[in-house]
Amino acid sequence: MSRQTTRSGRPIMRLLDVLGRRWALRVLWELRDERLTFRDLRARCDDVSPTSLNQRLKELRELGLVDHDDEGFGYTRLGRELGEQLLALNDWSHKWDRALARQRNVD
Amino acid sequence: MSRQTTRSGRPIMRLLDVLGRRWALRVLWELRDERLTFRDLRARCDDVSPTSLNQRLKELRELGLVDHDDEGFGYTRLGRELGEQLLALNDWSHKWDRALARQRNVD
DNA sequence: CCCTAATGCTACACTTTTAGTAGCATCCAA
DNA sequence: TTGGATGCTACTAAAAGTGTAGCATTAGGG
Repeated sequence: MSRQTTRSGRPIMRLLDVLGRRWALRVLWELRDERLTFRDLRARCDDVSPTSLNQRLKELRELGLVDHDDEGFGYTRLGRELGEQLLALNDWSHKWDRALARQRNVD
Repeated sequence: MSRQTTRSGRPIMRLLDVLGRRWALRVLWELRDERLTFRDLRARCDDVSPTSLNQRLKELRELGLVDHDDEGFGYTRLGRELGEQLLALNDWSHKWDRALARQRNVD
């Protein structure tokens, strides 16, 4: 059990814990449009090591966010809702990026 | 430079990269209500090691999400916007938790 | 001044996690 | 029955994170 693994039952903690592992957010992000095979998903994630990818997928499946069928890996119904929050994050990230650039110009 | 560090300039990638590091999301979460000293923040994060906390804070400051003044660490204006997305995530996490529990009862 | 307490943070030895590469086992169509 | 694609494991090395101690600075009282 990892150091960070929360003892608290609070859902947000469980969520932050798992999403805070390497490649977890990225994996969810890459699944936003379509289901992907293990190998395709790996390619989209800058060729993350299969060890890590497999580990993350296992965790995300245990959390009921991702599942696997003959089309490959993809969102569950719940996972899709989370994916939509990531889309919102994407929108915001552009604003953030511009603000950051502006800020650097001032310095 | 970490393995995951994205070469792409896409803001969402930079964001997912940093937020996907250990304790990053949790730190942002714990700052949602008030500014906290290094030590208080550490205590709220299950006594994360100061090494890690300092590293995360450094990264979050470089991204313009967190800053530090005589009241301690807290959100920047941009950071607050991100914090609000985490609040939305918190709301969702309860629904997710219930759905997961229901699902386990069926199994 | 000196003492105390709180602050942010570093040092360092240790453990856990992740990376990188190779390749296995299974399935399915040709 | 073989060729290609699949999910995934094994293994070693590297990187990140942990845990504990404690340093340097600052602010306030006595």
